[in-house]
Amino acid sequence: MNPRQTNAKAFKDSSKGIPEATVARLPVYLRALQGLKERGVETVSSEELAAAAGVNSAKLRKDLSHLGSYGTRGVGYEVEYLVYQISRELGLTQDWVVAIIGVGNLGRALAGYGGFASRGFRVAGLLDADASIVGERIAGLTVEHTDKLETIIKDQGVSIAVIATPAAAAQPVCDRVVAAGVTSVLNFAPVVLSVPEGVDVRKVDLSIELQILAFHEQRKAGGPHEEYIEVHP
Amino acid sequence: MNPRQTNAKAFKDSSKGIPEATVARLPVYLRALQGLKERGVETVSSEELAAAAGVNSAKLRKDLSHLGSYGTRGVGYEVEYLVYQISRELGLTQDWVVAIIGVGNLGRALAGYGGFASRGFRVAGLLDADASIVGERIAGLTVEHTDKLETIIKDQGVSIAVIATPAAAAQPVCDRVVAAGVTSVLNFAPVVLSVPEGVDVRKVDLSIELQILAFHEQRKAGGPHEEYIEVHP
DNA sequence: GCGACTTTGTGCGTTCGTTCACAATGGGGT
DNA sequence: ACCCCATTGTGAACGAACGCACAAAGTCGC
Repeated sequence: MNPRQTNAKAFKDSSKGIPEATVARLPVYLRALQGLKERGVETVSSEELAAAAGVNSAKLRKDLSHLGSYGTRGVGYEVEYLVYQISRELGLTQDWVVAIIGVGNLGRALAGYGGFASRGFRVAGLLDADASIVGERIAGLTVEHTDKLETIIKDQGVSIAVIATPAAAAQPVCDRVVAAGVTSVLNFAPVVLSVPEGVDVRKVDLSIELQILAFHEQRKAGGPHEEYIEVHP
Repeated sequence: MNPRQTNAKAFKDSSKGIPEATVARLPVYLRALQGLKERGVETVSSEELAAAAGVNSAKLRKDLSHLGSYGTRGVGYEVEYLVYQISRELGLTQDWVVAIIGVGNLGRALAGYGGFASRGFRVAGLLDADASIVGERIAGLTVEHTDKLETIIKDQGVSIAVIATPAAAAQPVCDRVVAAGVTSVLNFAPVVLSVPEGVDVRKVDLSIELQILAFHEQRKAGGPHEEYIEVHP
C-alpha cells in the first residue's frame, strides 16, 4: 500500500524523505550560507556552518545528506553550490505570490519586511475590511477591500495567504482564501484555524512564545515546584 | 546515574518533569479554555478541549496529567479550575516585565498587541536607537533611547526582552540586555543569537515560516522529486 | 604517486514524543 | 446500595529525532 520510492539510483531519493525537523532548519542554514557568501567565503566545513546556524555539526551533516551528497570529504561544502541546492529544495527558485490580509500594525510590518522580496516571495495584495484604510499606499501597494479577496487571489495567482487580522476575522478569512484555492496559510491571529486536508497552516503567535519564556523564567526563579498539592475542592 | 524525582506523593512530581513539547502546548489549551469560560462553559471533556485546541485527545490528557490529576473521571475538567492551574504552571499568576527594543513597524505592532497586557505581561519600556523616534508616544509609552537600556532594565525589573531591531543590531543589543541581567529573550530579528548558558532565547522568524510553507507547497505541486541528479561539476 | 590528514556521510544506541487501548474511578439513576 | 456509563489517567508499543563515533573518501604536500 506504500509505493515508496524504488531507490532508482539515477534519481534523487528525496521523493518523500525529508524529515520535517530538517525542513524547518534548512532556512536557517540557507541564511547562514548567504551571510558567508556575502563575506566572500567559498567553502565551509560542517563544523563552521553548524556553529553559524547554532546546531550540532552531526545534525547539520545528516540534514544536508537528505538533499544529496553535496560535500567534499576533507574539504567541506562549496557555499554557492549549497545555497543553490537548498534554495531549490525549498522551492525558492520559483516565485511565490503572497497576499496579506489584515493591514493593522502587524500587516504593515509584514508588508514592509525586507525578507519577502529578497527571497522569492512577492506580495501581490494587501487587503483589509476597514474602509478607512482601503486605498492607502503601503510599501508600493494599494490596500484593497477584502471584498476583492477572491478576485485578487485568482487574478494574481496567490498561493500563500498571510492572515494578520483580529482573532474573530481569522477563521472566516481563512475559509474564503481556502475556497479560492490557496493551500498554504501563515496565521498570525491567536486562534486555531481549521482547514480541510491538503491545506498547510503555520502559526506565529507572540503571546504563546512569551508564555513559554515565562514558564522557563519561573523555573529559574524557583518556580512552583515544591509546593503542596492543593486538593481539588 | 539518574536521580529522577523520588516520587514523594505529597509533593507535585512536576519538579522537573514537564516535557518541552507539553509546555509549548499549554498556552494553546489555556486560550481554548478561556474561550470556553467566556462562553459560560463550566466543564469540558478531553475530547472537546482537544478539538478546540487542534490536538489528539490522548495527547491532551497526557499533557494535563503532567500538571497533576485535575480531571474528574466520567465528567471531564472544570474549566475555571484548569485555567488557574495552567496559568500557575506557566507562571502567569505573577507579572512579567517586558521591554521592547526596536520600535519600527514590528515594534509598534508588538507594543499595541492586546495579548500583552491581558495576561501577566507588562511592557515597561520601548527603546530605539533612532533619535527621530525617541520621545514619540506609542500605546501609552514614551520611546526611550537605547542608551538608557541598562537603566530601564534594572529600574523596572525587566525580565524579558523582546528584540525587534534590524538584524545587524540584534546581537549587540542581546549582549547588553543579558549583561544587564535579562535571562529570557524573544528575538524577531533574522539572526541566530548566541547567549551564555542559562539564558533562554526564542525566535520568531517570518521568512523561515514562509520558506517552510513554500517547501510543502512545492511538494504538492509536484516539486523537484523526480529530476535527474545534477552532478557536482 | 603515496601517505598523512581532514572532513563527510551514516550506522547505531538513546532519548523524546505520539498514539493506542484499557483498567481505574467517580457520578448519577434507579 | 448498587450498577452502569462516561471519561480520565497511564502502561506499553511505536516512531521520530538526536548525537556519538567511526569508516569511507577525498585533498594536499612532498
